[in-house]
Amino acid sequence: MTDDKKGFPTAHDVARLAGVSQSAVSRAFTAGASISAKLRTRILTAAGELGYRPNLIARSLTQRRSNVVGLVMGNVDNPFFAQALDRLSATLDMMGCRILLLHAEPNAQVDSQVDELLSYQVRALVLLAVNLSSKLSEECTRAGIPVILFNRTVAGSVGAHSVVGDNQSGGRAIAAHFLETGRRKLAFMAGYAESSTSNEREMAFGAYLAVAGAPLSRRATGHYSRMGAIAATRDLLGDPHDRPDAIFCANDLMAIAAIETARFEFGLEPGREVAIAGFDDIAIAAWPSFSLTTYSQPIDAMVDHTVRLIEEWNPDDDQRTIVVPGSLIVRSTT
Amino acid sequence: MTDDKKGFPTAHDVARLAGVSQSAVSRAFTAGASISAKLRTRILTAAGELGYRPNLIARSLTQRRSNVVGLVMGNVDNPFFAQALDRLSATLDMMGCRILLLHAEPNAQVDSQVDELLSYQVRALVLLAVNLSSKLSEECTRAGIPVILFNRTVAGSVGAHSVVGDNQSGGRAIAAHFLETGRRKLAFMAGYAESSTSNEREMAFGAYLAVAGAPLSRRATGHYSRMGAIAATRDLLGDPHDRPDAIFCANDLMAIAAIETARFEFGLEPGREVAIAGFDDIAIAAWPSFSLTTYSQPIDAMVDHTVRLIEEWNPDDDQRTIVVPGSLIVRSTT
DNA sequence: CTGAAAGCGCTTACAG
DNA sequence: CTGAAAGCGCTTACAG
Repeated sequence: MTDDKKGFPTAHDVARLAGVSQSAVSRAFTAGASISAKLRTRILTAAGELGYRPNLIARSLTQRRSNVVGLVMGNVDNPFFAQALDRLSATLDMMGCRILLLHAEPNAQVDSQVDELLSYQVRALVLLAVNLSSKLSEECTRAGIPVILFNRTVAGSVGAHSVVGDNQSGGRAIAAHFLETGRRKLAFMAGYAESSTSNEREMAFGAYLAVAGAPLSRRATGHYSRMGAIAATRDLLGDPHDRPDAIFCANDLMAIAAIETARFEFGLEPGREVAIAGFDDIAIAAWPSFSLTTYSQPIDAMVDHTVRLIEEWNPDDDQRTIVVPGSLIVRSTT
Repeated sequence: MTDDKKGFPTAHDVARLAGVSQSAVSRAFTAGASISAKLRTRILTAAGELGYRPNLIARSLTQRRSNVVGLVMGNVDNPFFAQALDRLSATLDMMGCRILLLHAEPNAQVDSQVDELLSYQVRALVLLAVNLSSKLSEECTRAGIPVILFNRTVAGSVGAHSVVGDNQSGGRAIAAHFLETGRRKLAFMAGYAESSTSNEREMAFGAYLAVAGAPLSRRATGHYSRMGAIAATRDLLGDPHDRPDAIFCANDLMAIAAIETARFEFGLEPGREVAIAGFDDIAIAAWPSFSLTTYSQPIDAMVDHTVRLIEEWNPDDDQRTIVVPGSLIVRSTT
């Protein structure tokens, strides 16, 4: 009879069929609720007959909390973030959380997306490669909602935690490696000007080189995109009389574009005629066509920290930045 | 005063501050609701002061519909699906919908995930590269919730629509192209045995070859993964005396693994000593390192159809399978 | 252990 | 145009 009504049956329908109160139905579907085994079975049977399913929207309204985590991601095109999303959704899944995914432009400031996510009463916010105003970030903290910036830090952002790779050590390690392998004219290919990750990598790289007496000689900006990286590589390699002998790219995707541009446009073999290094250690970096030297950002560890930060979040905690150590992975391009 | 209470202010708080009824507050936040401009401004001001934001959970409970689309995806590792997700979220965003993302194993049957999504009262379901029992699929239809299988069809699934690439034409086009370029010993690398896409591509490929008098001579299964494809390529190319001169791989990711295996393990140059073709036309296929011949699946068009299917969904519609035409893209590997 | 009742924060007829 | 009231489908004290 409820069958031909639009939508799903409610706890009331089940209660009527099982001859119990609606509260009992609710308890039957609540782990650890005080209800006799006999009643529960009877209710579950009735529920099965009707195809009843508790309405989670109603539940989170009454409980005033949800197990939905809001996630804003700039682009899934970079396999690093695609894999981060994959691991994040799998890990959150295991702790009973779901992801409400909002779209943003790469590197955008996502106040409006976060605003909407807050309207959905999400339990926490994870931001991948995008920015948030500190006004909104503070508002989240005040409202008791943890905000985690993944792979980004924001100076002066109040309350938002960050989980990042070790940009400092990475930048230094690449610099030291270039120097040890005899490179002297060194270049850096940046992501965005406003990207904390790109900036930190460049600072550490440049500082190490300066101290070693072989200061950074060139730089170009690849905008963290393949097209941008190709253009930047042309810029860097264009003049045969003034070429860097090593390029550190702010991420692997750009480094791979640089490898191909050097190889196919300039006839320069990476590793011999020009050294190229990246950052992230995405799966593609290990493919034999590229065999890219890089500094790793261990996604699983970063995801674990992100999830733990959500689980153990405390409104009075100070803003924290968790730096997940990576390691230099030397392959054939250096 | 409401400031130090945990959580966000409610419409009641705003009403009190603005000296109006709670209904008025609701109207002030509803497009096209009958409310005077003056009142609306007053309410919006009060709301701004308190940092009020309508609770979308409550709204969708009363309206009994939400603008959330449930999405289940097997793995984001394949750039084809990563990009589909990216386009899907951008496009749904423009029609005011958000994505609730659930994780699944690749090619899994996702009844439990769909079950949960239904509990969230999602407006529609999109399934990427996973399967659903027809029991649940029927249940969705009965409840008025559209189900769209992206890049997959299910025989006998009642009510679920499908949006797929043109596996038939693709399989035939690759076969014709192999034959035209003089290849005679042809092999197929399958995805999964249960994958409708892999099966359809193989059937069309094999049928064309059979008619042309050069029947399929070998096959291997790469499980739609890189590792699987490498193993399958070894299997196919292992015996120097009995090698296929062309391999059609059920997707680009496997084809790229095949290229690298042929090139770096067997010293066989794709395009000359062995022809390799893929399916999808992911961005990587066009990279100069691979320059892969493939049959395209136009993601944007597939996404548009998916979204339109949701928008124009009618409970009485028959199950539809929308085949989005692609085209043969000849590059250097054939 | 069980039920009646209040309440979560909204929307939406219904009066005025 | 505005407000009082019912209701969306649950959970959770409160009695018994």
